[in-house]
Amino acid sequence: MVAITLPDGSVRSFEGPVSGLEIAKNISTSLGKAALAVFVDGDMWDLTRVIDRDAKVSIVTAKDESALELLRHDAAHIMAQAVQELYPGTQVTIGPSIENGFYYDFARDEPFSTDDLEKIEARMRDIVDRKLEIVREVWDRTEAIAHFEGIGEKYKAEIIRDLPGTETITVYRQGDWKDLCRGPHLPSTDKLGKAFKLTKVAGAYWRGDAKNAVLQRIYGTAWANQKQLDDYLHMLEEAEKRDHRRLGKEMDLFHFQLEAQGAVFWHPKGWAVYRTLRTYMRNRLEAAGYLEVNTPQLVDSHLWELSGHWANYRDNMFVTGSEDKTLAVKPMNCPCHIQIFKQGIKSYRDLPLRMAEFGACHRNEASGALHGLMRVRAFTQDDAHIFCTDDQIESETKAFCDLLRSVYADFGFSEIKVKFSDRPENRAGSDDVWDRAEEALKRATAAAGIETSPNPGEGAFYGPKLEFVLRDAIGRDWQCGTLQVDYVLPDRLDADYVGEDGNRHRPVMLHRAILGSFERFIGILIENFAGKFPLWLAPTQVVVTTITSDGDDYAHTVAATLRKAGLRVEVDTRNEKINYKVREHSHKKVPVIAVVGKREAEEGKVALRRLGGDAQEVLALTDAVAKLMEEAKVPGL
RNA sequence: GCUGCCGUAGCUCAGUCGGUAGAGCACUCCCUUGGUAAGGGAGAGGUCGAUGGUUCGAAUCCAUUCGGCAGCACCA
Repeated sequence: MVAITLPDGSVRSFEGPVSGLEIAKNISTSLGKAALAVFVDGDMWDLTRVIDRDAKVSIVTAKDESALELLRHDAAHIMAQAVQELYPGTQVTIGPSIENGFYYDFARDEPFSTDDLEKIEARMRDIVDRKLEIVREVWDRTEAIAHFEGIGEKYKAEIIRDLPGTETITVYRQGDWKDLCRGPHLPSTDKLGKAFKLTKVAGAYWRGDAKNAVLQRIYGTAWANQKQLDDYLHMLEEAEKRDHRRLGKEMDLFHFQLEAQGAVFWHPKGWAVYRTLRTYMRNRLEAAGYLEVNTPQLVDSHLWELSGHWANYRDNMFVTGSEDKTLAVKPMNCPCHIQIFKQGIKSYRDLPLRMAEFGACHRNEASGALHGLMRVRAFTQDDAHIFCTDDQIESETKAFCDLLRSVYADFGFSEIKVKFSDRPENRAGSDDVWDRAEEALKRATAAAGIETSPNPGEGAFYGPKLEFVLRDAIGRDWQCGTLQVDYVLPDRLDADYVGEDGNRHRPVMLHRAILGSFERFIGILIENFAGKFPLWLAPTQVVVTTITSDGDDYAHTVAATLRKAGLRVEVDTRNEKINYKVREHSHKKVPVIAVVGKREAEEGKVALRRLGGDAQEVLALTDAVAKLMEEAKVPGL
């Protein structure tokens, strides 16, 4: 007897071992048809796999979120079969489901072309139409190795060899095509449907290690139905339209050129956004009790040796020299901040000491890593280091998290996730110190009421960190803020303060940033707003434009008045029709167009037109100034 | 850095089989003074990423190199 407990709590008994499919059919004929897989005590199983013990069971259908994962994994297998049918001699390696889709890595000397993708996709549809049954088989380990070696699948054989001896070796067969796989899978290839598309081909290292052979990875996306696929492809188009590199060019914000790879040439408009953001941050930090400092760009390698950067990151630092000294352009601000902390004698009364710097840093990123404003070699962090006692970690963490949330809210970011990154393989400091730091950070997050997800091994070399991830307007996640607990650098660089007891103590150092870097954050803002910045951030806030040249003088008066009120204003008195000028400034994403014609000039008014709308609001100039000034106020001022 | 793809006017792109380069937008000038998303005309603008090779002749074919893009690796 096997007792099966269903999600609603009801129990069904079966004479003997029973498959998920049989259970589904037993519940209803329609469920039997819709069933794709089955959860057995929390693990997803193939529908036909026999359950020979009492278990909690739920049937997976296309409606379930987990069905997508299954579907995508099947898509990967079907793609692999298609590839091997079309290109004999190609070896398969691994092919998992991923967010929004799947990929499979192949070993083949000749690269796949975009034309190949179309052929492969067509063959996949063919395999779907064949309605091949997908069968799970348990194989003997040595036989499996012999089989895959026999057919020239070296990578598969290697995977089996590296599996722990206790692991059950399962092979999935669809038609006469077989693949080593943990499963589970759909019952047959037609269950995949046709809502999939191969998207790109790229190189990828075997087992993700740059020392290994480069395989060819084919990416695809797969969904439960055509509508979902169309929506997803539409989202990709939307993201492309918002690409900050494209908008940066269109809006004349910045450019890059080869003489300064990975460094931004900020144009007047882009720099206006940058300066506004910096003013905003400066105000928020000052209000939160931070003291702003500024430290050198070029620092003797001696200091980097002491700090541990030389040992851990020398390859990514720009190094130069003068006379007999080796100097490095700073990749971080922390060692310099410790030097300021060490000037004079600090008392426990000085703590917590919150030292902020909009620190310009350089890191020699690999050329392939550079990506517009998002990944650059020269950038400026909204960096600060909080020197404090162990006891103060909790309250400082809480205060920081509150500040961070409030800052993000000012840009409209409300959905924030936090990752907890613990000790990495390459690190400074003893395990005892790391235990202490991780414990302290855990306690502080708990005290601040923050939920975190683990991010093992991703901490900084000197301490564990929280990573704050925000979600943008089209659902993409960006990691921006960070908070790191560091017992290592104060020790290595010999920082201390005099405690209540009159003895010297080491302070703890909290490294923290909210925006991360101004460059990257502006890139995120551009994409989030699709270039349509809120008024306070917009590079040009108002364009005053005329209908005929009669209004030119008045237009300049209006502009001067608005400028006096602190607004960023342009005047357009070109000999063009108003339609033309409205269209052009709308394309440039200027939030407010102030139109002045004969009527406005005579009455001392302006007609305001907002980006995205076609309504006009005719106001007395003084009212318009007051209104726009209020709307353009930098938050937190 | 690795793999693949791509480099033609300021921008977006066309250019067949190898025969010496084209469009739209932007720009300049002229006409037009027009009330809320493109008024008309004319003109200027290019060592076809760079170097080398094949050829009577190269934007086009080959090699090298630089850069861009996508993914991988990296991201203190």
